[in-house]
Amino acid sequence: MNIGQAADATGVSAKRIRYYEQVGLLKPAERSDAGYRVYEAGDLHTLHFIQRARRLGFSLPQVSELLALWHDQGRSSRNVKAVATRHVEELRSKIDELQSMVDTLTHLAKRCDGDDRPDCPILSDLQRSDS
Amino acid sequence: MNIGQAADATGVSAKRIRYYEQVGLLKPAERSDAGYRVYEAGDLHTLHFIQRARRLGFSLPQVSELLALWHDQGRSSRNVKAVATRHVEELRSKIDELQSMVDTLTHLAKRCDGDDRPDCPILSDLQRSDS
DNA sequence: CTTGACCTTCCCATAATGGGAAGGTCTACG
DNA sequence: CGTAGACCTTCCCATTATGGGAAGGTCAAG
Repeated sequence: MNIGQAADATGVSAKRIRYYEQVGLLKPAERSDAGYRVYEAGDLHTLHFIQRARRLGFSLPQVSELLALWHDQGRSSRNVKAVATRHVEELRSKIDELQSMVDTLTHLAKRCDGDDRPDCPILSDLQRSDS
Repeated sequence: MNIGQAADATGVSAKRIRYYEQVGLLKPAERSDAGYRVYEAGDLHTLHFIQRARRLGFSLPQVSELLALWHDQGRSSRNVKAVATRHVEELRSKIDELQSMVDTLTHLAKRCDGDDRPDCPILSDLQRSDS
């Protein structure tokens, strides 16, 4: 199976597959005589795993950790949970940050008439000299 | 006032000030005989504006729009509000995305014992063949 | 005049892709 | 057999907004 077929089968673009190999997330693929990368069922399994982890927002280094744990039969679920928990905390903190932006902006937008006149509390707030 | 003082006064690093000038967010600063950038009170005002807009999550192109509106005495608050509203929608959509990651992960983590045994629903989910 | 704290420009790195060029390969069809 | 078109390869560039750091000029104080 060539890279294009692996891409179609997993939803991971050929570009990404090559990149993952380059940064060490995937072991170098076998090559055909012509130098084409060749993939097996096991490789697709790994690509699916990476794809799902990425969809859950894990960074590539985190995905790398998860892959290592996945392959380690002697792992402790404690370690897996730790990676996930740390990530959830990062996500929550990012959400809080974005939410506070939303709160501020909706507050300001509510006070903005949004008509032809130039007066607007959004701009007034942005030009505030304090803070 | 030199760039370092402007940076101290506004909380915008000298690096960032130069970058903002480079990408056209700030008009090129006046220069001293020695080629040093020289800033006035009005420039600090603009830097403060940019700083606050960035803290609210606006991208540099969006900040650029806001600056243009700010400088435009004949603006309609409608246009300002539109920029803010569009941004809020982007933020909300990002929040939803992150929140659904959090939901999935907390659901999985709750079921993970987090002890010395290797079994873990987090990994089981990631290796799922479907989806 | 020297030292240290400034300033300048220029280049590199970040994260995780996508785009695209130049060139080799494979397959199917006439 | 030859060729077109769909693959594949590697390599380089671009994205976003910022920081780090080098090499070299400037300024103020002692």
